Amino acid sequence: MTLHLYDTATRSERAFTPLVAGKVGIYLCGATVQSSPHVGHMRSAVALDVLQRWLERSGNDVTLVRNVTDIDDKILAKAAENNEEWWARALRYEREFSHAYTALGVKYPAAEPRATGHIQQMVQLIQRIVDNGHGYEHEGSVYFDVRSLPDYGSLTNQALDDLTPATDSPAEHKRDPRDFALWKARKDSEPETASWDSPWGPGRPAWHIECSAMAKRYLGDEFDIHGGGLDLRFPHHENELAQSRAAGDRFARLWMHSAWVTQSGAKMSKSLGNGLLVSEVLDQYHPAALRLALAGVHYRSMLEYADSTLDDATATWARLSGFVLRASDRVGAPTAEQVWVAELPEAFVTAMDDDLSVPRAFAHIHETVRAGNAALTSGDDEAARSALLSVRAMLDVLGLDPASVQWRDDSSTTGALVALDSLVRADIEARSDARANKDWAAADAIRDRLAAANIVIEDSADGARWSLAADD
RNA sequence: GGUGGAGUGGCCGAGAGGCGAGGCAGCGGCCUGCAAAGCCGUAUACGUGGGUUCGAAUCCCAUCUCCACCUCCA
Repeated sequence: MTLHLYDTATRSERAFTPLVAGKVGIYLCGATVQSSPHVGHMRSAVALDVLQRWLERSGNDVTLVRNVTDIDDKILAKAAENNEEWWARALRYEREFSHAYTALGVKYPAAEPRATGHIQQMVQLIQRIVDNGHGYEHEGSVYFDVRSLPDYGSLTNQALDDLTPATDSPAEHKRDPRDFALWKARKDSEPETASWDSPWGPGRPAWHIECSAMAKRYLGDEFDIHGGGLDLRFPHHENELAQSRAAGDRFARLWMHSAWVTQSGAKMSKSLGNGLLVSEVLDQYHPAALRLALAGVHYRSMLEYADSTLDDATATWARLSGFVLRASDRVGAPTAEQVWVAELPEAFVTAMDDDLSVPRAFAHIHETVRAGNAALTSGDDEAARSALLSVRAMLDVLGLDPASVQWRDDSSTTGALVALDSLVRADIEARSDARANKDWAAADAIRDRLAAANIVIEDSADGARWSLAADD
């Protein structure tokens, strides 16, 4: 079976074939950098990151472009509210998003274009739309003429007349109330730094146009996949598609949308103010646990975020990384190269090829971990080695290989940990002697004392090992 | 009103006509001096009412509830 992906435009799963064999161009709508990233924001990034890793693992060269929208109504409004420069605010939150992506092991995109760096491309695109008869100017602003494009609404199956007309903006100068802005004439209330020259006078780009312009610049007139959160389907993606088609571009061949993170069934949202900040979550939990929680649910299913969600993910992470650690100690750690070329179990491949069915893929990972643990117990090193390689290869596809550079615990090589290790080892030896003498009281006293210092002792046939207790 | 989704065991979550995915929690056991970790076993689950079928969580009809988008949102 080859990779099949669900396409929002056709509302069905389709076999995925890149425009150019072996090369995949992906555009992902990134952040509008107006405030701090919350858990929900990370979901589409992690979902597309898994897609990228799976495509690469399947032999493709992936070019993923994830934009930063650093100029829009909200950024200007919030900056004004807080008496700060809009561009300073935008950069501050752009950095927070970058940190969050990095913390979760999301690969760097090939390009991360900012809207403000592409005003020229947007102006050119708007000009083409106007020239083609799909846009019109009114007092320095330019609007998109939705009636002029027969298949407007095709992405989300909307009939123009059924849409509730927007009530938030004056419609008298629009040909149709659903017409949307391409270019906004400068307002005196807005800072001069948020204004650029254009054929229609000074102003700034409206929302939607930046993605059309930047996708074209980096990925061409036609590209493979466009992704984003579910809420972007309409109007954002519908309008992007309309703009690009109106300008004569073919645009995206397949549309992927990731679902919400919800709390008590309701969408996590900036405007609702119920967003769990990434920084808050990472204060309490290992970033791999957060990634695991986000990636572990199918990307098109709602992910209900409850108190137990991260606790569960933490336990799962401990189980996975614990196995990798124990197995590596016993049979040696495969190299990154060996992990990369290892053959993946068929059940795993089938699941991933079926619209990235990560939950099914995970079921197979757990089964392999169980087999690996059993092999460690029974002393079957060959089976343990095979399970270790397989588990790491599968987890690597999900960006969750515990022994990868991203997640490997290198702290044991720091001075403090080396010092601690020698102290704990002395205790472990003392306890071992006590146990040999059946002096259980002394042995337990040592273990209890270490436990009080958050150090966990685990006995095994190979001797005792210690670790710091997991954060929770 | 239009459009797109969802209702699965204590919880999280797959599946989509016939061997009860997987995880967490629980219970029983193995291992252990005791633990921890690990392993084995363990559940009259599929919103409701009808229907089709030898057989339905999966198909059909009806119905209830919830969510999202149509205003900014990943």
